[in-house]
Amino acid sequence: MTAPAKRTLLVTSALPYANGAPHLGHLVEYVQTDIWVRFQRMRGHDCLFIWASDAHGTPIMLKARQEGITPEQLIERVGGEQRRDFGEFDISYDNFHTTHSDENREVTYEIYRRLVAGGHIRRETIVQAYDEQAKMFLPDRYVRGTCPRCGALDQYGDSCEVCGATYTPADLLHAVSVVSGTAPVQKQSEHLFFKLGDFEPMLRAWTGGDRLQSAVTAKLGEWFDAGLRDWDISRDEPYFGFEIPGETGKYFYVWLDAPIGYLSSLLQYCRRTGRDFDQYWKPDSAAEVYHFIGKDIVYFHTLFWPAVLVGAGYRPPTAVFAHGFLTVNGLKMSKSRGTLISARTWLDHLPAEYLRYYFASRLGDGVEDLDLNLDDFVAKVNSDIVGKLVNIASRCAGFIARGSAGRLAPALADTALQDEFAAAGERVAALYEGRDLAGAMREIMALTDRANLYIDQQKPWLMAKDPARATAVQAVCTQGLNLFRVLAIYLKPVMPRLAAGAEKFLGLPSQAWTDAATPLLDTAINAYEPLATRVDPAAVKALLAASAESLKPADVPAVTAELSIDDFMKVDLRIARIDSAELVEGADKLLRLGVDLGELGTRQIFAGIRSAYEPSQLVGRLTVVVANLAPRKMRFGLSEGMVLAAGPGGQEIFLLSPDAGATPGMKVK
RNA sequence: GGUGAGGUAGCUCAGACGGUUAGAGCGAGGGAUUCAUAACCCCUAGGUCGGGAGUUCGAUUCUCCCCCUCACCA
Repeated sequence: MTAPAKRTLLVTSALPYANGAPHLGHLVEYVQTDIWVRFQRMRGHDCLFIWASDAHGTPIMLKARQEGITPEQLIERVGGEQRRDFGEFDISYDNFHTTHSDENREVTYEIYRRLVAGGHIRRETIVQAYDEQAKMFLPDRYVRGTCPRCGALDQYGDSCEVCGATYTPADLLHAVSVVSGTAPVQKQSEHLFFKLGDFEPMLRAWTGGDRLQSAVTAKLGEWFDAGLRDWDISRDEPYFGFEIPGETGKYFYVWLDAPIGYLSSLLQYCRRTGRDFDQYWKPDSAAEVYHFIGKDIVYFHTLFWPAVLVGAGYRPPTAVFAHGFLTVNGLKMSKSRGTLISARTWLDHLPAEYLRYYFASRLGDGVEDLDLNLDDFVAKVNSDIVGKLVNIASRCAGFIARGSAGRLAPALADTALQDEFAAAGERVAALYEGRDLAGAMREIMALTDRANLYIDQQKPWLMAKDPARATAVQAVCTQGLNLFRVLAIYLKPVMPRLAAGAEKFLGLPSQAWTDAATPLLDTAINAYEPLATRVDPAAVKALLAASAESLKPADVPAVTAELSIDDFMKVDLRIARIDSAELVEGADKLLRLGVDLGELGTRQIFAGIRSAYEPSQLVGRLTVVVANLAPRKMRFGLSEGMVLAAGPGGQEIFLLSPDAGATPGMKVK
C-alpha cells in the first residue's frame, strides 16, 4: 500500500442554528462529515473540521423574547446543548465557535468593507410587511394567511404548502403577523444588496467543473438561466446580529455572517493553536476546502458564498457536498407525528455509533433523501455489526485465550487471504474518498462474510479436539483475528468506539489506515469482552414513545388574533347542499363543487379537498360555506365562496356537516 | 405549475456504455453445525427490472409518451 501525498484539508458542516437542540435530521450531515474527516485523518492527511453555532436572526430574537431571556443567553444555552450532543455522537470537530463572536464580527466587517470597496454593494428601497404592534419588519415566514391560488388556510408568506404556489406576503389573503396576530402593513425601507450578477462569469467557471454533484449542477443551470438576482444582505432593527458599519438601525442578514463563521471559527482556532489562517483562505491557497451541506441550502453555498469570498479577496471552496433529507419510517420528520427525534432522545435510548453505522450504510454521494427505517435499523445493526463483524473476534478469542495462553501465532495460516483483505483497503478508501459510504459499508460487509466463511471452513473447534493440532488452531484463529483487525480499521471512521475496543482487545495503539497492511503476530492479546451488543427492539419503541411525548408541549397551535363579535358577524356562513362535484382537469388538489344556498341561489366553489374525498361521496350532502367571500378568479374558473373543513391536509381533511334538519341557505351564527 | 431525482425479489438497495439462466444484504422456508452474543455455514426467491409505444437481430438497460413517489423553487 502506498502512502498518498499528504494533503491539507479544511472541512465544515453547515452551522447548526442556535434556536433549538439538534435532531436526527441534522445528525445525518454531521455524521457524514465526521466519517469523512476521520477517514482523511486516518489516511495521514492534515484535516481540520471547523464548525460553529449559527446564532443570529429573527427566529433567535423572537425565541429568546418568548422565553423571557436575552438572545445571548439563548445561544449560550443552545450552544452548550449542541456541543454536548455532538460530543456524544463522536463528532470530532477541531473547533466549535459561534457566529456571535468578536472574530466573526471582525471578519464580517472586513469582508463587507472589501465588498463595498469593490463596488459590489448597492442600495435600494423596498417594500416589506411590517408589524405595527411589534414594531418590526416581518420575514416572509412570519406572515401567514390564505393562499391566493388555492385558498388553503394558514399558509406561509412565501409559498403554499398545499398547491406549491410561490408569492409574497402581500399576495396572501387575510394575512396575519405571527408575532402579534395583527394584520401587517406594507412599509418602505432602504436595503443593501450584494451584486451577485458581478460574479456570474466567475461562478459559471467555478461551478462548471466536477466540483459539484450532477444534480446540483443541473439545479444551478436553472438559476443561471433565470438570471442571477442581487441579494438583500441587510435587515432593519430590531434584529439580533451585527450592525452594519456606517448605517443606522441596520444589521447584516444572518445568511451573510453565518457562512463567514467558517472563517471566523478557523481564525479563533488558529489564534489559539498558532496555525496559519492564510494558508487556507488566501486566493492561491494549496489547501482543500470542503463544505458539507443539506440540499436546501445549496443556493447559499454555491452562488452567494463563493461570490462573497472571491469578491472579498478570498479563495472559493474546493467543493460543496450536498446530501438529502432524513425521513423516519418513510415519513417526513414531523412534530405532530412524533417522528421528530432529537439527538438527545436518541442518546437516551440507543448507542450513537449504531446510528452512525446505519447512516453510513445508507449514504451515497448524491442528494437523495435517506430513510431511517427503525425495523431495518435493528435488523441491520444486529446482523452486520453483532452477528457478523464482532462475531469474528468473539469466536476466535476463546481459542487463543484457552489454547495459546492469549498469544497470537508467529505466522498466519493463509497469507494470501490476508493480502486480499489488505488489498481491498484501496477499494474501500476510494469509496470513502468519493463519499459513497454505503458502497464502502457493502465492501466491508462482503469481507466480513468472507472472514466468517474462512473460520467456518477451517473449523478450529474440530482441530482443537486433537492436542497435536494446537499450533494449527492458533494459526487459524490468529488469521481470524487479523482479518477482524483489518475490518475494524476500515470501519473505524464510522465506528470509532468499536475500533477503540478492538484496539484494546488486541493490545494495539490507535490504528491508522496503513496499519491494515501489516499483520499482527506473535503478541499477547487481552481477554475478550463483548465489543457490541444487540439492539433491543423495545429500546426503539421507547425511543419513539419518548419522542412523541417530548413533543407534546411544543405542539400547541399558535393563537390567532382576537376579533370582535362585529368582525365575526361580517362572515356570512350558510348551510349549503352539494349538488355536484367533479375532478378539475390539471389540478391535483381541487374539486369543482356546485352548491345550493337556498335563497342565495347556486354557486360554483373550488375546494382543495380532492385528496380526502371522492366526488361521489359529496353529492347530496350538506355542509357549511362562507357565502360572502370575495369571488376569486382561478385558472379553472371563478370560485364563489369557500367550504369549511378541518384537518392538516392530505387524507385528513374533514368537511363540516350540520345536524339533521338544517336546510340550504340557513344562516350559521 | 416549473425543475430535478427516483419507481428492479416481502423489505432496503446494487447493477446493466443493449446481448447467454437480472444480483446482494435482511426477512421467510429447509438443511448442516455447535467455536461464537440461538451467532456462523449451505440450499431455496422463479421478480411482466412502474405502464405503453418506438429504435434494434435483440431492451429491464437507448428514445418518446403516460402513471406514481420524493425533493427543491433564492
